[in-house]
Amino acid sequence: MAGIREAKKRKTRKAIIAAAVTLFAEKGYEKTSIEQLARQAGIGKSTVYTYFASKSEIFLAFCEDELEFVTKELSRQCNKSSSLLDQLLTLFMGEYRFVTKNKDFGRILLREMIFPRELTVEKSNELDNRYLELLTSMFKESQKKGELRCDVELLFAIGHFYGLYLMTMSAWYSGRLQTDEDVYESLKIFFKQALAGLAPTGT
Amino acid sequence: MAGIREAKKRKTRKAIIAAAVTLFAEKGYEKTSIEQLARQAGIGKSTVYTYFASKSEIFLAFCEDELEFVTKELSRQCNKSSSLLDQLLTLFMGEYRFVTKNKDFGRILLREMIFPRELTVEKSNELDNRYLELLTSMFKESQKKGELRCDVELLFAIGHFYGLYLMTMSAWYSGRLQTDEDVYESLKIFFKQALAGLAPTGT
DNA sequence: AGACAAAATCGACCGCGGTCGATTTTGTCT
DNA sequence: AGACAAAATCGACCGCGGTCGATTTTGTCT
Repeated sequence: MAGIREAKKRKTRKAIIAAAVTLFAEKGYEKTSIEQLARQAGIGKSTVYTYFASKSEIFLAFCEDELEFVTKELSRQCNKSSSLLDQLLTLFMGEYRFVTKNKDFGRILLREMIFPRELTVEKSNELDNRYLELLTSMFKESQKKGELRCDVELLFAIGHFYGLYLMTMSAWYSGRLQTDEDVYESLKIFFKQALAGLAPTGT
Repeated sequence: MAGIREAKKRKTRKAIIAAAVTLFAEKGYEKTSIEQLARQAGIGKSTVYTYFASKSEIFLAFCEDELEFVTKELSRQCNKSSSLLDQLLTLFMGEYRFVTKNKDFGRILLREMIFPRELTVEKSNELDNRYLELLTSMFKESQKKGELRCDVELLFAIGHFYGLYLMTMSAWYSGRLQTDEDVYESLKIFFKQALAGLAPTGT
């Protein structure tokens, strides 16, 4: 009869995440208590901790589903035939729109993903890696097309653009950028700089 | 007799920050309770909230002193005559060492500074601006020396490098970079890429 | 079927960040 | 000096994330 328990566990886990989807959307992450989450999932509060070590772990599990969907959607949107710059702009603008659809949600996600605690490092890296795959294939194509130097390590090229995206997100959260237009322009300037280089030409 | 109250307020405020300096260093931010902070400062717990709106505000006030010192120290270390690359490496390595001297401390600082909440946006921008001044003068010099394109907006040039620094910090917090050496090499690669550009030369 | 260990469940509880309202202190005005 | 409003202070309290230990459920082995 092995596997029965496993199945039930998976079901309860799903129930908690489903409760999270409902309640986080309804009242936000911070205002949803573990108690409410548990009640919605039909279990006791402390049972939740058999499945997740902390509230933020529930948050990341919740994000996993959402991110998976978004990533797929975005990779679909990125027209393989357009320029690297355009592809990157499409990708990161999509990411930005998703992340900031709800300001608080995005902040928590970014904080946990970019500066994870020991508790969440593992989960956060897992989510990162999905992203990396997508970008790696995009960048390899660009190298073939001659839009990107071939003598740069792919990881550092990807990291470069991702860093610029982070800077832009930070500027948005600090209020230095306000509209979607601002964000788009900022990304565009940064990405162009990255491609062209900041040193004077011929140096 | 005006000003008496003001003076006392300033004194109490100082006392709270002093308590923070002691206790945060002793047991870390998260493990220091407001109650302890208050007792150390010789006031009641709820009185703390006359001076600071939240625990993280105390944290940022605490950082202000520290950061001021570090920033000055760093600007002193950056030899004006060395190359932009070297200056940036010195500056950001110093920043990195300061921020990660205590891992938890650094994480909280970065989270609040890079993705601030409405509560802390103002303070966070204030601290940012100090930094910006320092970098602005450094970059202007570099433009004069012909190390940096003159047709880029200074803010975007600074943001560019800062973004790469952020990416590196994120990689450190994710465990992708481990030693000081790793961090140094990562920054160097990123900064060189930024200067040289990622597009093939002659495009 | 019954014994037994391992895992799951949950009520009671802890400590903390933060709030509220009653009380005290302070500066000003007559 | 005394009245008075504004600001400061603080004890009591709230709700939450998380823990602990006693109890129940589950799968396995004889």
